[in-house]
Amino acid sequence: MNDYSKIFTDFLLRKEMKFTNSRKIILDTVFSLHDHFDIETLYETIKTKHNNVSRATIYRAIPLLIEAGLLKKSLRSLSKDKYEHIFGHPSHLHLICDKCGKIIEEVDKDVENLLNKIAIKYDFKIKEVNVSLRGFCSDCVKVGSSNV
Amino acid sequence: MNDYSKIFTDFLLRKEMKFTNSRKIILDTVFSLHDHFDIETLYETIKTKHNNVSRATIYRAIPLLIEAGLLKKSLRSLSKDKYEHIFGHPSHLHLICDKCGKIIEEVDKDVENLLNKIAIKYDFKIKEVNVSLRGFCSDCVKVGSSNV
DNA sequence: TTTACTAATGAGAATCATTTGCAACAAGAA
DNA sequence: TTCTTGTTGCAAATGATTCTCATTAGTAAA
Ligand SMILES: [Mn+2]
Ligand SMILES: [Mn+2]
Ligand SMILES: [Zn+2]
Ligand SMILES: [Zn+2]
Repeated sequence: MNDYSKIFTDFLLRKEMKFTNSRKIILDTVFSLHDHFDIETLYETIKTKHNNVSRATIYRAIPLLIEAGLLKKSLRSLSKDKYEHIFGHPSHLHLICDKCGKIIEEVDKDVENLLNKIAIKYDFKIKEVNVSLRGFCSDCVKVGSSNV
Repeated sequence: MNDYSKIFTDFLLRKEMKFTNSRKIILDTVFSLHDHFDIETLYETIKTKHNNVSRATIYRAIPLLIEAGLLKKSLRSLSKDKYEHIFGHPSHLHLICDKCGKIIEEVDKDVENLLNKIAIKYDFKIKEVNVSLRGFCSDCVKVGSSNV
């Protein structure tokens, strides 16, 4: 059993929940996608592999994966929530192009440290950090930012 | 005419759009609210103080106010976008308590500078920056973070 | 002023992502 | 095996946002 499965089974055990086949499929598919994905993409990906998992079950599994620390709702683009698995990946911020939808990732420990300091200042217990810059990527700036 | 109205009328003039009564009411109400608000709150506030402005008109005015640099979609809570007017206010980040809903604001120029440097590194033209820390505020940590 | 043109509006229907209710199902416990 | 209870798929419900379209109102020309 791989690392993320171990983490999830342990999590489910603690919650007295079952590691069902549907949850197995959802977990594995989440870790097979190496981009920021939305629920519909996840659903379609599962579907093409001939496994029948309903949207409802996916929507029900997502909060579990998040609570287990395996998945993060990391940004919003084109009015859809985008997720990414976070186990094995350093925390990072996003530069989101509003024109072409490109997403650039950047790891920056300095920003992270500053944010942690702010949290300490307020006795705030951080569960999740979100940093995103929206605008135009270099390609789209060249073309002209007159339209959206 | 006050500053924000001047900015908005100039903006509308440039876009060859009209400074209608509905837009006037929406603008004034946006600047009368000194909290982060959602569209429904804005709608209800307008409803109790003025004659009818439809939801559709509000939804249509919001992007204009944002484009004019007067308003910002600054965070998402309970699957609703929360807005705040930004004219006359320094840019700031948010600490959002997932338990009691409290929102703490913090101005941090160092974080801002670091993010600007990242944007320059990628030739990225920033239109909007969003930084938010979710978790438990000091009050809610004390009580115990076992639930939610 | 009046007229004429067009953007803007209000009301509600449509849309789209997400959630929920429920009957059928399946994993363990006994 | 039988029982208990969590889980699932389906479809209907929900809720925020967008769209359609008939009507209204702002503006410029006459
Ligand atoms: Mn990412
Ligand atoms: Mn704020
Ligand atoms: Zn781009
Ligand atoms: Zn709190």
